[in-house]
Amino acid sequence: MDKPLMSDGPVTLAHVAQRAGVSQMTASRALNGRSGVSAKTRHEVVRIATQIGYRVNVAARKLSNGRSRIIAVLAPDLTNQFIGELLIGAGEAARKVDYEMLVYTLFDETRRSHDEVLRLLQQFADGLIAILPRGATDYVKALYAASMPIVILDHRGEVAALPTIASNHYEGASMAMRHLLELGHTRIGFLTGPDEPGASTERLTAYQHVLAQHGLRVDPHLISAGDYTQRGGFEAARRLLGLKKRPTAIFAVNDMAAFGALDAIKDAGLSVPNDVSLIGFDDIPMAAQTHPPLTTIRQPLVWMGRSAVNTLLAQINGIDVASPRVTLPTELVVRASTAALSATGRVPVGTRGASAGV
Amino acid sequence: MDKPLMSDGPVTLAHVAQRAGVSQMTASRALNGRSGVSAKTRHEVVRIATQIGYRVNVAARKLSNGRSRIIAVLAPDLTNQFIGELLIGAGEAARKVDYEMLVYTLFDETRRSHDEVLRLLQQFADGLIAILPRGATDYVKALYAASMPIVILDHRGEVAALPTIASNHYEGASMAMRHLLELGHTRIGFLTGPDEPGASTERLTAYQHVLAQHGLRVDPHLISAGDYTQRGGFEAARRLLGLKKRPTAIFAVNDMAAFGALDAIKDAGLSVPNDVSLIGFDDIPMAAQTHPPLTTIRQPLVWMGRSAVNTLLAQINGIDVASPRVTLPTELVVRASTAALSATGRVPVGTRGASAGV
DNA sequence: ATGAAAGCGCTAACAC
DNA sequence: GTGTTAGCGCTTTCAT
Repeated sequence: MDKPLMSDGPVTLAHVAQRAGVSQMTASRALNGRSGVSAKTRHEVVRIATQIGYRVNVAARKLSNGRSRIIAVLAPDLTNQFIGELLIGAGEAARKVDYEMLVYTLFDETRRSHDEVLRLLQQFADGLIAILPRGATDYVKALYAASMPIVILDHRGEVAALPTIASNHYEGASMAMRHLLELGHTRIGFLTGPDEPGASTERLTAYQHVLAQHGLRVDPHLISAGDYTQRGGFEAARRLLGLKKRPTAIFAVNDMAAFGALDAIKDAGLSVPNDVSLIGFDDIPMAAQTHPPLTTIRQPLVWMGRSAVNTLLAQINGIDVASPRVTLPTELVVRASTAALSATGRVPVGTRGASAGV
Repeated sequence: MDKPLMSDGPVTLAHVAQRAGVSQMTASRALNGRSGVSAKTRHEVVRIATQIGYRVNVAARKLSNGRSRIIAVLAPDLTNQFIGELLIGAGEAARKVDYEMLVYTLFDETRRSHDEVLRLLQQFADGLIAILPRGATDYVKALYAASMPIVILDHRGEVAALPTIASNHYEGASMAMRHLLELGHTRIGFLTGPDEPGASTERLTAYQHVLAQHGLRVDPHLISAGDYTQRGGFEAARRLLGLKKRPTAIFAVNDMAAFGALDAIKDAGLSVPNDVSLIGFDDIPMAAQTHPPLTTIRQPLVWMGRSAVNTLLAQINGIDVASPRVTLPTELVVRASTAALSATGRVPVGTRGASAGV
């Protein structure tokens, strides 16, 4: 029985120590790369551990010294690609440095107090990455009270002293607008998200500012209320298309809304980008899969997740993070849903503005 | 200091016992609803525990008696709604019976051996629900070897003796075909998924069988290869639409592929359902958000997740599960992407088949 | 009905 | 450089 694999219970440190003819402590030190072990002993211990398939017991380690090398992620929803991408970045970063990542999901129906959840997570994880649901100001309070390293990922405004990772919504939205403007569009519709402080309103603000900066009037009729969903984007876009003077371009607050808008535009018998240019925000994987593929503003989701892990790890290891607020850059991804106004054929170059309308 | 909340370390059982003036064991018994405690004592212990905010330490409990009341879910991917819905069902079911659910995600890049992952999960969880990536036969082997309660959710064929939860793909696909047939369609295209044993091929088989059962020829040209993705569905549908005699209805192997087909149909200047009827499979949330909303076959994803938890819990509690293989029923969800052939206007009633073709 | 002792697997602290 | 002891928070077993 050289490999007591699944034979008689899991392989423990005691087994390793015994085989190596050393004490548990020496074995522990050797395996954890601590000093105070001769190179020869260390090598032997490691060899044996590998041979018999030893793996530390995280529960025991957590109980003993408070460290499990596990980080927990609190996620509000697992049915959207946005969060999925964030998780990919976090997970890969964690595993790269020999940590594990576990995801805890929030559900509406099963009531757990915030405090309860955080305590559970603290019992097995060394730190927490929190992706908060919209408008969860109460959760933020619980986060403050928790005595555990925490990083907030993709925050929604209200967060104060906790380290946060986010991307630059204002800048991203500005880029989107400049892109459209450069293509010659001046009647640009905006599909909003929820009307509360956060990414959605930051993007709307940029929309208004850039328009103003270019000496263009911000027409309230061109701002159509949506809610981050495809259905919401569809309805909001449809309203815009029903306008006497419909926009020649639409900027959707996020990709999902843009997908809805795409449906609405095609449904109206119009073509993207020939009749209407469309730009989204986020660059979730699906954005590259529509037809035409969506021009959008990329949030570096994977990078954000990675960054959250690194910030968290710094905290866990007691390294004082210089700036607890990381803002990552966005990027314009030009695909096929936007085109120059002149290409629409509806408004010949040089006549711009003269013959607009349905 | 009545509530030693975050003051000096977490509240332990010892604190509760001390306050109640009983031994730890009595406190433990009282809190766990075990016998051997007088009603009065029990009540008092519970009162105090609640008051000072006691919560068992899962790491300690796991170490002590092997039970954490946590179930782990192994998920191959967190960027798709299908899995998200499965997880909702599982999570809610678990929390309803006072278990917690934690999700462990697989990533391509960070190599962990299957064995390694399972051992980690076993160290903190009481059981595992495995949602396997496609073609992961090697994972199944590791699952067999693992000494922990396991349930496979949404299996892909090859699974043998392990308990599994799945829905009836063959029946669902048959329903889809019958629906189309009842609407008068006879030229029905099929958008396939990956060509390997599993849901995709089961659905294809049903497509072929039902056609044959109705005395219709299975035209290989109407079977177009896709891959479960939107892009794949788009390309596959486009090929179908380019046929001399294009189908009047398309059955997509899953909803994502149907979304791609929707794009392709609209792109060809055709209308759904007026020119082409379209039906998907799965009924992920997005299916209700497209325009037109997608007719599809619902897999009871939430129910499947719930069922997996219940089956797992039975195993954990040593109850011998009668049938370790649960197959849940699918359901036809008629929305707006399918319509009677006569309504297409291309083939007048009574003349069916006479003037088909582009 | 209640309690004391021992131990789950590990590591911090202190020996030697 | 290595070993011993104690203890993390809990529950088992075996008293009483």
